[in-house]
Amino acid sequence: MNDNSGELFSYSSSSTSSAAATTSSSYLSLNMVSNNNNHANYDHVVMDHVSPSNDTPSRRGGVDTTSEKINMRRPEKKIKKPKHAFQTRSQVDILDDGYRWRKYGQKAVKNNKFPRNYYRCTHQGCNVKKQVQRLTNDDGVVVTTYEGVHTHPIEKSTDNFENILTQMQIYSR
DNA sequence: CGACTTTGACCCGCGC
DNA sequence: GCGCGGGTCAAAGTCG
Repeated sequence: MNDNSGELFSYSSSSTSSAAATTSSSYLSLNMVSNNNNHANYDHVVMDHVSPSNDTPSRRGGVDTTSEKINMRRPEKKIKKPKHAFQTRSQVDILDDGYRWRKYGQKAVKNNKFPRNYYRCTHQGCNVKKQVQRLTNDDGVVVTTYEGVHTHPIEKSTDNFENILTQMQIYSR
């Protein structure tokens, strides 16, 4: 199974790999097509596999107000989940990738004027997380970081981002 | 009524 | 050892 420890997939910006090139191309096309209602002005997409240092400290920032102890913050081993950052040029922060996300937090980043939004997949058993952040330099660029892999079919019939994600998963195997 | 967003508080890791 | 920054949770509120 996902035995990809570290890099999930290598994305060559040199466009040497036909697979990578195809993927990015499809992504652009799909986005434009699927977002025909909202501005959808995606201009550029940059895929970047984020550092192997993804660790998931497993520290539940749980607000155990009343609990005096409860130090059982997931003694499990560091489950290194694959983290992928997508840089998309769009006017909207929320990209419709077909999955249903629930916002669970918002934090202001020091180096950015715009706050960072944290989303989590609402599907049961699917702990895929994603964080969206807008660049302070270019307010038209949105960086979406995905953490984890969806293990369930998509809800919406949109074949946009989901396609790419699926392909990525396939390539990573 | 259900699902989702908002917002403040809490916790942890790391740097100094 | 302390402080900062980042990440998460939970209660209340909002919307369809």
